[in-house]
Amino acid sequence: MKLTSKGRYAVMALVDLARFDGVNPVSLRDISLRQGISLDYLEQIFSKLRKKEIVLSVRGNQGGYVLNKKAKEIKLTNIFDAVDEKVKTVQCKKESKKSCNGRSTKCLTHNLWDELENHINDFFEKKSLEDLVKENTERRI
Amino acid sequence: MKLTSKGRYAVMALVDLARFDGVNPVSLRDISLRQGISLDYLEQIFSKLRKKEIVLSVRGNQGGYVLNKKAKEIKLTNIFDAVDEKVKTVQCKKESKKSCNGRSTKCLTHNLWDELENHINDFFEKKSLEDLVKENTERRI
DNA sequence: ATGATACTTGACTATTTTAGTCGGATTTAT
DNA sequence: ATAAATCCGACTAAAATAGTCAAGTATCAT
Repeated sequence: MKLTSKGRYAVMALVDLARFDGVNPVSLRDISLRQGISLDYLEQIFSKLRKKEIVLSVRGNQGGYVLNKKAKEIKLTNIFDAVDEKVKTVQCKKESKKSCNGRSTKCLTHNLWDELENHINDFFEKKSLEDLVKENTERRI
Repeated sequence: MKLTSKGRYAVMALVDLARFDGVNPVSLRDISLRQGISLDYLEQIFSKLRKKEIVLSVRGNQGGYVLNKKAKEIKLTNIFDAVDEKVKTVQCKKESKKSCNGRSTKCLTHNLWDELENHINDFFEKKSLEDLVKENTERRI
């Protein structure tokens, strides 16, 4: 049960972006240097974040990215969803309910996995980018 | 963020075993048939469960496996630990605390990942095999 | 005894996922 | 013009996953 780098990087990069978000857009090059994430990889990630309208891009020289919503309104859930970092405990989501409804012998544990997914998703839905930035700046005092 | 089959199978197999645990040991062949898990793969999994003293083996004809503790005392945590299904949100656990203590720029999000790990592990520590068996038999009424 | 059943062990392998890299195109401030 | 950026798609090496396979050992039922 592990978090992939893509999901982790997406959050790291957005926290970084949120902290430097201001008059000028923030370039991926800067984020790359500060966070130690490959620039090429960041481009892939931000392409997805842009498509899900989490960030806005500014092209050309002196360009970069800007948050497209208030940090308070961007939840971990939205970020992970944007980069396809999903919580998967089981494959049989799409199967017919007959064959896997928690009653058949095969799915003795189906409810458990659902519970687990909900448990994790709760966490992701509660945390916003703002929370993360605040936690961090507070600790810095 | 996904659960691997190994972890899921381990839990499924143990719930199955717990339900049929009685006078006679339960063979992997039976579990394999009931749960639709490859016998060869189950053997690998039970080898680990045995080493962690979660199950006892009975060799030979009419042999099989038996729980080595009360179902109440076997937590999800123990099971996942036995089959190396760990909750990993980040790699830098072993790094020097200087370079990654939640203060450096790189690890703005370190605390978040720790929180997430704890959140998930809490879930695993609370659930016992007994809980799972009970939930299931109750639903069957 | 002996055959069938079942655990034990270790090596092997195909597939999938991950974590990038690479090349080139487009846009824009200076 | 040119340098700094985003954009886009294809490619790939390495790791993890989810098994399979082969050869053994132990034990029970008969």
